Amino acid sequence: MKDKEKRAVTMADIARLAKVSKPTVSRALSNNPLVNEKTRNRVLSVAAEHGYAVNRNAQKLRHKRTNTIAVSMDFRSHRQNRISDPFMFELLAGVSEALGDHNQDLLLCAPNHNDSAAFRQILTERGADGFIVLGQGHREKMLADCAAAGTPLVVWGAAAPDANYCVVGSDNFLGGRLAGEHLIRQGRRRFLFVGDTSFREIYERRQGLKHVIDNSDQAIVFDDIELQSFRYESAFDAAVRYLDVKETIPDAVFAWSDTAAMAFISAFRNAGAHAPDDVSFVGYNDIPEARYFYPPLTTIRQDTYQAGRMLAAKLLRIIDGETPKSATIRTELIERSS
Amino acid sequence: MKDKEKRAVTMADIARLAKVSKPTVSRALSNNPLVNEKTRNRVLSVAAEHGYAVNRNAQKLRHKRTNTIAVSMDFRSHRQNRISDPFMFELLAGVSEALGDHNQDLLLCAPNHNDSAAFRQILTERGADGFIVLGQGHREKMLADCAAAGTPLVVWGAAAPDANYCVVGSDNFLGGRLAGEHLIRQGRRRFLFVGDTSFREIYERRQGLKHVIDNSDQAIVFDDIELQSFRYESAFDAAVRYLDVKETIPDAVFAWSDTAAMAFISAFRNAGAHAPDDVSFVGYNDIPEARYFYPPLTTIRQDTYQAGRMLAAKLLRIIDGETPKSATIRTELIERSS
DNA sequence: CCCCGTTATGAAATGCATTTCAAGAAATGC
DNA sequence: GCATTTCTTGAAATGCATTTCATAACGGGG
Repeated sequence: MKDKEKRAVTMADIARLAKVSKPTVSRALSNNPLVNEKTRNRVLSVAAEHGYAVNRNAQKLRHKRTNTIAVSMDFRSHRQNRISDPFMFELLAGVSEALGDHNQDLLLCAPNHNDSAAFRQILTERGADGFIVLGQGHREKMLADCAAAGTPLVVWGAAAPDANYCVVGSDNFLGGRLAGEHLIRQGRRRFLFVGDTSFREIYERRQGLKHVIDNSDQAIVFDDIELQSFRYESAFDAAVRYLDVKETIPDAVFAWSDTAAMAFISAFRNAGAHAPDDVSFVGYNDIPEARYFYPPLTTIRQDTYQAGRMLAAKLLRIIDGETPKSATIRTELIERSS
Repeated sequence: MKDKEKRAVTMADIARLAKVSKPTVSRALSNNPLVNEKTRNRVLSVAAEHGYAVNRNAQKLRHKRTNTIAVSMDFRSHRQNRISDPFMFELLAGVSEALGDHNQDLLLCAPNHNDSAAFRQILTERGADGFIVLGQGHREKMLADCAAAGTPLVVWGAAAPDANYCVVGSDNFLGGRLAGEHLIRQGRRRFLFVGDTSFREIYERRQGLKHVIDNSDQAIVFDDIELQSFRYESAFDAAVRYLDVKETIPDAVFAWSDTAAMAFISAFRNAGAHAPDDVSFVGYNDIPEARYFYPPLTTIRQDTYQAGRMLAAKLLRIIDGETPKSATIRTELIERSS
């Protein structure tokens, strides 16, 4: 049964069997109106009968277009530990759906390159038309170089004011504001922000929160925890260390992500500070788990369907030579009992 | 800046610039010992200088091998709703890492085909050497047809006794036993299994549990809930309906997945049945969230690193013409306070 | 100095589908 | 009925890297 496919059936075979030439077969398969109805049907039935499918590699080689999009997603944090945030999965699902709708294949890359030449090379090496970068992380400079060199790419994250590439993301500043306003409405006055603000998205979330606090007529205390990683464990450990040192416990925590919020809720509970009675928490992303967590987690929702569609649509426009603007997706507060 | 890449630099260019022929360039780049040391270095430096990278599509076309593996993952349940199980993400991460280690590209497919011919066609159409199917679902027959037709594939799941293809998964029966033994040790006597047993993995987990119950010297009550979907919502709704109807509430719940367990814990709590005091829950997968859930979730861990490595390694062997055996990965109980 | 085995290199063929260009066939206009 | 479009179709060129096979260059043995 291996031999059957030793020699795959090729377009020339179909041409011979249907008694036409290769170009005719090619045209028939691509619904080119040049070819006569009857001929097309004959070709198609012969092709179907022999289970013929065009060789995509040959096709890609001929076209300049590969109809493949490389999606770059870091499964690992800087410390070589695996990142596992359900939100990234949702985002990937959104991108996968959207690319499928556009008939694009999705090449999943876990890039370990920090220089733009190596990064760009992925496209030619792997044979893809463009990049969807899920999480720019600390690579803004590298991505800018890529964009300047003409690599089609779109990035999930937050746009730098002078970014030369297209960024799609939630309105992080708004997200921060929504969280802050909610927490103040809850009567909270001792705030804690949790996240690694060296990431632009996270910095903007903090600024949104800060904005609300600074413009409040209440006397509000504000503190920060700089996380060093995206993992649950490190958020949990940071919370434990924080609670160990501080004498006053915050009554409002806004975490950069739902995962970090969950770790914090857990650590706070261990220390005797219970949500939602003693402390209010707000997360970010509205991962599916947030609803079933105890207590149900208040969070900022980002619409991953919309995100996926926008990322895909914008990238395809870039590949076609346009230069679409960066954009933000719907960003809203989901209020739950926490 | 677009024009720069209008015409990509090709092997012929490098050949001309290095004053050698195409074959020599090809050999130099692939470290073929036939080419002289000095020549190789000259070629390599010219190539580097001009940022040349081989065109993978041409290469794939020439070789019969594409070094690309199609990974089939359903982001959607049968009801057209998106599935979001962190475990699938972990599994994908494991596969991604393993494939990367083997220098294989990962083509992510969300297949909507239920007939083997269409499924097989993905390989030729997309240009991949083989399939890693994450979740065989109800497609055992289709996969068997593919395997019989010579399509290289490995499947994540549970092997049918007469499966003609290679399956990697946890030891689901053992997982069920471990859960059952744990629950009996907790002194529980009214059992509930939650899951869609039309999936073989889930059926086996139930049988493992059943085995323990049937061989126990205790008087144990056993009940089932057949879920119809993999989504949180539907598990939650099923729990609510169940609690609505039944007069006696189980004191031990073994759910097919951590996500279902979380939804059940949440629904049970709403109904006044609290874990871990009134009811003990056991999930499956040990997703990262399980530790930070309240109460921390006891679960059956599957090692996704090992899973990814096994899936990748076995598939590559299949592509090379071998026929490796199905195998199970490490399966262990992670006991937490729930 | 000739023959032969190495070693290094290149010309041409190959893999497969698409595109250009030209030509034959059929249909239309006057 | 002849000229001119309009359809259809095919031959050959193209995209790019690899492989086979042949050749050239070099060193050593006799």
